[in-house]
Amino acid sequence: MLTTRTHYSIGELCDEFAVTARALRFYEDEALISPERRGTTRLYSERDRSRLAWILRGKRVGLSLADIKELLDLYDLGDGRKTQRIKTVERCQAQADKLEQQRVDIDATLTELKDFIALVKAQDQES
Amino acid sequence: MLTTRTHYSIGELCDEFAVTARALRFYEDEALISPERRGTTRLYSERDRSRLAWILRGKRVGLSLADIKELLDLYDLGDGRKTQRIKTVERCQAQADKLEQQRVDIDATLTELKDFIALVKAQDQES
DNA sequence: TTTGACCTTTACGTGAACGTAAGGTATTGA
DNA sequence: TCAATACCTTACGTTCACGTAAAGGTCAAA
Repeated sequence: MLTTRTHYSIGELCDEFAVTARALRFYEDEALISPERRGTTRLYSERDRSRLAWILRGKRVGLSLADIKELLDLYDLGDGRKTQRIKTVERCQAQADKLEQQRVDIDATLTELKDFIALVKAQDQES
Repeated sequence: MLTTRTHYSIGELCDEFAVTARALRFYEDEALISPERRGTTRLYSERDRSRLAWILRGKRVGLSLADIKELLDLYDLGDGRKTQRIKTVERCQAQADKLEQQRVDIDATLTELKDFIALVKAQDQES
Protein backbone atom coordinates (compact mmCIF):
# COMPACT_ATOMS: atom_id res chain seq x y z
CA MET A 1 0.00 0.00 0.00
CA LEU A 2 1.58 3.17 -1.27
CA THR A 3 0.73 5.58 1.51
CA THR A 4 1.77 9.23 1.64
CA ARG A 5 3.76 10.58 4.54
CA THR A 6 1.71 12.40 7.11
CA HIS A 7 4.31 14.72 8.54
CA TYR A 8 7.38 16.57 7.39
CA SER A 9 10.02 18.55 9.21
CA ILE A 10 10.91 22.01 8.06
CA GLY A 11 14.20 20.73 6.69
CA GLU A 12 12.50 18.08 4.60
CA LEU A 13 10.20 20.60 2.98
CA CYS A 14 13.16 22.90 2.39
CA ASP A 15 14.97 20.16 0.53
CA GLU A 16 11.94 19.07 -1.44
CA PHE A 17 10.92 22.53 -2.61
CA ALA A 18 14.30 24.22 -2.60
CA VAL A 19 13.32 27.00 -0.24
CA THR A 20 14.98 28.21 2.95
CA ALA A 21 13.62 27.63 6.43
CA ARG A 22 13.54 31.38 6.81
CA ALA A 23 11.06 31.57 3.94
CA LEU A 24 8.79 28.92 5.46
CA ARG A 25 8.82 30.70 8.80
CA PHE A 26 8.07 33.94 7.02
CA TYR A 27 5.06 32.39 5.28
CA GLU A 28 3.89 31.27 8.67
CA ASP A 29 4.28 34.78 10.09
CA GLU A 30 2.20 36.02 7.18
CA ALA A 31 -0.42 33.37 7.99
CA LEU A 32 -0.09 31.44 4.74
CA ILE A 33 0.66 28.16 6.51
CA SER A 34 0.08 27.06 10.08
CA PRO A 35 1.96 23.85 10.85
CA GLU A 36 1.43 22.06 14.15
CA ARG A 37 4.09 21.94 16.79
CA ARG A 38 5.70 19.17 18.73
CA GLY A 39 7.14 21.33 21.47
CA THR A 40 8.62 24.23 19.54
CA THR A 41 9.38 22.21 16.45
CA ARG A 42 7.16 22.61 13.40
CA LEU A 43 5.34 19.60 12.00
CA TYR A 44 4.02 20.07 8.50
CA SER A 45 1.05 17.98 7.41
CA GLU A 46 0.26 16.79 3.92
CA ARG A 47 -2.16 19.68 3.64
CA ASP A 48 0.53 22.15 4.64
CA ARG A 49 2.73 20.58 2.04
CA SER A 50 0.26 21.09 -0.77
CA ARG A 51 -0.48 24.60 0.39
CA LEU A 52 3.24 25.27 0.14
CA ALA A 53 3.29 23.92 -3.39
CA TRP A 54 0.41 26.26 -4.21
CA ILE A 55 2.22 29.20 -2.66
CA LEU A 56 5.37 28.57 -4.64
CA ARG A 57 3.49 28.18 -7.89
CA GLY A 58 1.67 31.40 -7.11
CA LYS A 59 5.02 33.08 -6.62
CA ARG A 60 6.33 31.73 -9.91
CA VAL A 61 3.45 33.32 -11.78
CA GLY A 62 4.11 36.63 -10.07
CA LEU A 63 1.43 36.74 -7.40
CA SER A 64 2.30 38.61 -4.21
CA LEU A 65 2.14 36.76 -0.90
CA ALA A 66 -0.88 38.94 -0.05
CA ASP A 67 -2.65 37.79 -3.24
CA ILE A 68 -1.77 34.18 -2.52
CA LYS A 69 -3.04 34.44 1.02
CA GLU A 70 -6.30 35.92 -0.19
CA LEU A 71 -6.85 33.11 -2.69
CA LEU A 72 -5.93 30.41 -0.19
CA ASP A 73 -8.35 31.94 2.30
CA LEU A 74 -11.08 32.01 -0.32
CA TYR A 75 -10.45 28.35 -1.14
CA ASP A 76 -10.63 27.53 2.55
CA LEU A 77 -13.89 29.30 3.05
CA GLY A 78 -15.37 27.98 -0.16
CA ASP A 79 -18.83 28.93 0.94
CA GLY A 80 -20.27 31.67 3.10
CA ARG A 81 -23.14 34.01 2.47
CA LYS A 82 -24.24 35.03 -0.96
CA THR A 83 -22.78 38.54 -0.75
CA GLN A 84 -19.43 37.07 0.16
CA ARG A 85 -19.60 34.49 -2.60
CA ILE A 86 -20.06 37.33 -5.06
CA LYS A 87 -16.91 39.00 -3.77
CA THR A 88 -15.09 35.71 -3.95
CA VAL A 89 -15.96 35.24 -7.59
CA GLU A 90 -15.04 38.83 -8.34
CA ARG A 91 -11.60 38.58 -6.78
CA CYS A 92 -10.85 35.24 -8.40
CA GLN A 93 -12.00 36.51 -11.74
CA ALA A 94 -9.77 39.56 -11.40
CA GLN A 95 -6.75 37.38 -10.73
CA ALA A 96 -7.71 35.13 -13.62
CA ASP A 97 -7.93 38.11 -15.95
CA LYS A 98 -4.49 39.24 -14.85
CA LEU A 99 -3.09 35.80 -15.54
CA GLU A 100 -4.70 35.67 -19.00
CA GLN A 101 -3.03 38.97 -19.87
CA GLN A 102 0.23 37.60 -18.56
CA ARG A 103 -0.10 34.63 -20.88
CA VAL A 104 -0.47 36.97 -23.83
CA ASP A 105 2.60 38.92 -22.76
CA ILE A 106 4.61 35.77 -22.24
CA ASP A 107 3.68 34.43 -25.66
CA ALA A 108 4.71 37.69 -27.31
CA THR A 109 8.00 37.81 -25.44
CA LEU A 110 8.72 34.16 -26.17
CA THR A 111 8.11 34.68 -29.87
CA GLU A 112 10.53 37.59 -29.96
CA LEU A 113 13.14 35.78 -27.92
CA LYS A 114 13.00 32.71 -30.13
CA ASP A 115 13.15 34.74 -33.32
CA PHE A 116 16.17 36.54 -31.97
CA ILE A 117 17.84 33.30 -30.96
CA ALA A 118 17.25 31.93 -34.44
CA LEU A 119 18.73 35.10 -35.92
CA VAL A 120 21.89 34.91 -33.87
CA LYS A 121 22.26 31.21 -34.60
CA ALA A 122 21.95 31.94 -38.31
CA GLN A 123 24.81 34.45 -38.06
CA ASP A 124 26.74 31.72 -36.38
CA GLN A 125 26.43 29.47 -39.41
CA GLU A 126 27.45 32.05 -41.96
CA SER A 127 30.81 32.85 -40.39
CA MET B 1 -0.03 60.10 -45.08
CA LEU B 2 -0.33 58.49 -41.73
CA THR B 3 3.05 59.27 -40.24
CA THR B 4 4.18 58.37 -36.74
CA ARG B 5 5.28 61.05 -34.30
CA THR B 6 9.01 61.43 -33.99
CA HIS B 7 9.24 62.81 -30.48
CA TYR B 8 7.37 62.55 -27.22
CA SER B 9 7.62 64.46 -23.97
CA ILE B 10 7.91 62.58 -20.73
CA GLY B 11 4.34 63.50 -19.85
CA GLU B 12 3.00 62.12 -23.12
CA LEU B 13 4.67 58.76 -22.56
CA CYS B 14 3.41 58.74 -19.00
CA ASP B 15 -0.16 59.19 -20.20
CA GLU B 16 0.16 56.68 -23.02
CA PHE B 17 1.67 53.91 -20.92
CA ALA B 18 0.21 54.79 -17.54
CA VAL B 19 3.55 55.09 -15.78
CA THR B 20 4.95 57.90 -13.65
CA ALA B 21 7.70 60.26 -14.72
CA ARG B 22 9.65 58.97 -11.75
CA ALA B 23 9.60 55.51 -13.26
CA LEU B 24 10.83 56.75 -16.65
CA ARG B 25 13.67 58.68 -15.02
CA PHE B 26 14.51 55.62 -12.98
CA TYR B 27 14.75 53.48 -16.12
CA GLU B 28 17.08 56.11 -17.53
CA ASP B 29 19.26 55.99 -14.40
CA GLU B 30 19.41 52.24 -14.83
CA ALA B 31 20.42 52.72 -18.47
CA LEU B 32 17.37 51.08 -20.00
CA ILE B 33 16.46 54.14 -22.07
CA SER B 34 18.53 57.16 -23.10
CA PRO B 35 16.32 59.91 -24.49
CA GLU B 36 17.85 62.99 -26.08
CA ARG B 37 17.65 66.38 -24.43
CA ARG B 38 16.49 69.75 -25.60
CA GLY B 39 18.15 71.79 -22.91
CA THR B 40 17.39 69.80 -19.79
CA THR B 41 14.10 68.44 -21.06
CA ARG B 42 13.89 64.86 -22.22
CA LEU B 43 12.86 64.09 -25.80
CA TYR B 44 11.82 60.50 -26.40
CA SER B 45 12.17 59.12 -29.92
CA GLU B 46 10.04 56.47 -31.54
CA ARG B 47 12.76 53.98 -30.70
CA ASP B 48 12.72 55.01 -27.04
CA ARG B 49 8.98 54.58 -27.12
CA SER B 50 9.14 51.02 -28.36
CA ARG B 51 11.90 50.19 -25.92
CA LEU B 52 9.61 51.43 -23.18
CA ALA B 53 6.82 49.20 -24.44
CA TRP B 54 9.26 46.29 -24.32
CA ILE B 55 10.34 47.17 -20.81
CA LEU B 56 6.78 47.31 -19.55
CA ARG B 57 5.86 44.02 -21.16
CA GLY B 58 8.96 42.51 -19.63
CA LYS B 59 7.83 43.74 -16.26
CA ARG B 60 4.37 42.29 -16.74
CA VAL B 61 5.85 38.85 -17.30
CA GLY B 62 7.92 39.19 -14.15
CA LEU B 63 11.36 40.03 -15.51
CA SER B 64 13.55 42.22 -13.31
CA LEU B 65 14.84 45.50 -14.69
CA ALA B 66 18.30 43.91 -14.72
CA ASP B 67 17.04 41.04 -16.89
CA ILE B 68 15.27 43.45 -19.19
CA LYS B 69 18.37 45.57 -19.56
CA GLU B 70 20.43 42.51 -20.39
CA LEU B 71 18.02 41.41 -23.11
CA LEU B 72 17.73 44.90 -24.57
CA ASP B 73 21.50 45.14 -24.66
CA LEU B 74 21.75 41.78 -26.38
CA TYR B 75 19.20 42.90 -28.97
CA ASP B 76 21.20 46.07 -29.51
CA LEU B 77 24.42 44.25 -30.04
CA GLY B 78 22.83 41.59 -32.18
CA ASP B 79 26.20 40.46 -33.44
CA GLY B 80 29.68 40.39 -32.00
CA ARG B 81 32.25 37.65 -31.92
CA LYS B 82 31.33 34.03 -31.97
CA THR B 83 32.08 33.43 -28.29
CA GLN B 84 29.80 36.28 -27.37
CA ARG B 85 27.06 35.05 -29.70
CA ILE B 86 27.13 31.77 -27.85
CA LYS B 87 26.63 33.55 -24.57
CA THR B 88 23.85 35.58 -26.12
CA VAL B 89 21.98 32.49 -27.21
CA GLU B 90 22.53 30.87 -23.83
CA ARG B 91 21.13 33.79 -21.88
CA CYS B 92 18.16 34.21 -24.18
CA GLN B 93 17.44 30.51 -24.05
CA ALA B 94 17.56 30.57 -20.27
CA GLN B 95 15.01 33.37 -20.14
CA ALA B 96 12.87 31.55 -22.69
CA ASP B 97 12.94 28.38 -20.59
CA LYS B 98 11.87 30.37 -17.56
CA LEU B 99 8.98 31.85 -19.48
CA GLU B 100 7.88 28.43 -20.76
CA GLN B 101 7.76 27.17 -17.19
CA GLN B 102 5.81 30.24 -16.21
CA ARG B 103 3.26 29.45 -18.92
CA VAL B 104 2.78 26.01 -17.48
CA ASP B 105 2.31 27.45 -14.00
CA ILE B 106 -0.12 30.05 -15.25
CA ASP B 107 -2.19 27.45 -17.08
CA ALA B 108 -2.38 25.29 -13.97
CA THR B 109 -3.33 28.20 -11.77
CA LEU B 110 -5.90 29.42 -14.27
CA THR B 111 -7.51 26.01 -14.44
CA GLU B 112 -7.83 25.85 -10.68
CA LEU B 113 -9.12 29.38 -10.40
CA LYS B 114 -11.76 28.79 -13.05
CA ASP B 115 -12.86 25.51 -11.54
CA PHE B 116 -13.19 27.20 -8.20
CA ILE B 117 -15.15 30.08 -9.69
CA ALA B 118 -17.51 27.59 -11.33
CA LEU B 119 -17.91 25.80 -8.02
CA VAL B 120 -18.82 28.93 -6.11
CA LYS B 121 -21.20 30.00 -8.86
CA ALA B 122 -22.92 26.62 -8.70
CA GLN B 123 -23.45 27.06 -4.96
CA ASP B 124 -24.97 30.39 -5.83
CA GLN B 125 -27.64 28.76 -7.98
CA GLU B 126 -28.64 26.13 -5.47
CA SER B 127 -29.49 28.60 -2.69
C1' DT C 1 3.21 90.06 -14.31
C1' DT C 2 1.73 86.44 -12.16
C1' DT C 3 -0.53 82.15 -12.31
C1' DG C 4 -0.44 77.51 -13.82
C1' DA C 5 1.23 73.70 -16.32
C1' DC C 6 5.18 71.23 -17.24
C1' DC C 7 9.74 70.14 -16.72
C1' DT C 8 14.22 69.49 -13.86
C1' DT C 9 17.49 67.63 -9.87
C1' DT C 10 18.74 65.81 -5.28
C1' DA C 11 17.77 62.95 -1.69
C1' DC C 12 15.46 60.53 1.82
C1' DG C 13 11.43 57.12 2.53
C1' DT C 14 8.83 52.75 1.64
C1' DG C 15 6.83 47.93 1.09
C1' DA C 16 7.75 43.29 -0.16
C1' DA C 17 10.25 39.21 0.69
C1' DC C 18 13.22 37.48 2.66
C1' DG C 19 18.89 37.23 4.32
C1' DT C 20 21.80 37.04 8.04
C1' DA C 21 23.79 37.09 12.41
C1' DA C 22 23.51 35.95 17.35
C1' DG C 23 22.37 33.10 20.81
C1' DG C 24 19.64 29.17 22.83
C1' DT C 25 17.45 24.20 23.00
C1' DA C 26 17.03 19.25 21.95
C1' DT C 27 18.36 14.94 20.07
C1' DT C 28 21.73 11.73 18.49
C1' DG C 29 25.96 9.14 17.47
C1' DA C 30 31.20 8.37 18.67
C1' DT D 1 30.53 13.04 27.70
C1' DC D 2 31.08 15.69 24.16
C1' DA D 3 30.34 17.32 19.73
C1' DA D 4 27.61 17.52 15.67
C1' DT D 5 23.16 18.34 13.71
C1' DA D 6 18.80 20.27 13.37
C1' DC D 7 15.67 23.00 15.22
C1' DC D 8 14.12 27.54 17.57
C1' DT D 9 13.49 33.02 18.42
C1' DT D 10 14.62 37.85 18.10
C1' DA D 11 16.05 41.47 15.52
C1' DC D 12 18.58 44.24 12.43
C1' DG D 13 20.15 44.35 7.34
C1' DT D 14 19.35 44.14 2.27
C1' DT D 15 17.61 44.48 -2.62
C1' DC D 16 14.34 46.11 -5.87
C1' DA D 17 11.51 49.48 -7.87
C1' DC D 18 10.12 53.06 -7.37
C1' DG D 19 7.21 57.08 -4.07
C1' DT D 20 7.49 61.43 -2.24
C1' DA D 21 8.91 65.78 -0.73
C1' DA D 22 11.67 69.97 -1.46
C1' DA D 23 13.34 73.36 -4.29
C1' DG D 24 13.67 75.33 -8.43
C1' DG D 25 13.73 76.54 -14.05
C1' DT D 26 10.69 77.72 -18.39
C1' DC D 27 7.05 79.18 -21.01
C1' DA D 28 2.20 80.42 -22.48
C1' DA D 29 -2.18 82.47 -21.30
C1' DA D 30 -4.89 85.77 -18.52
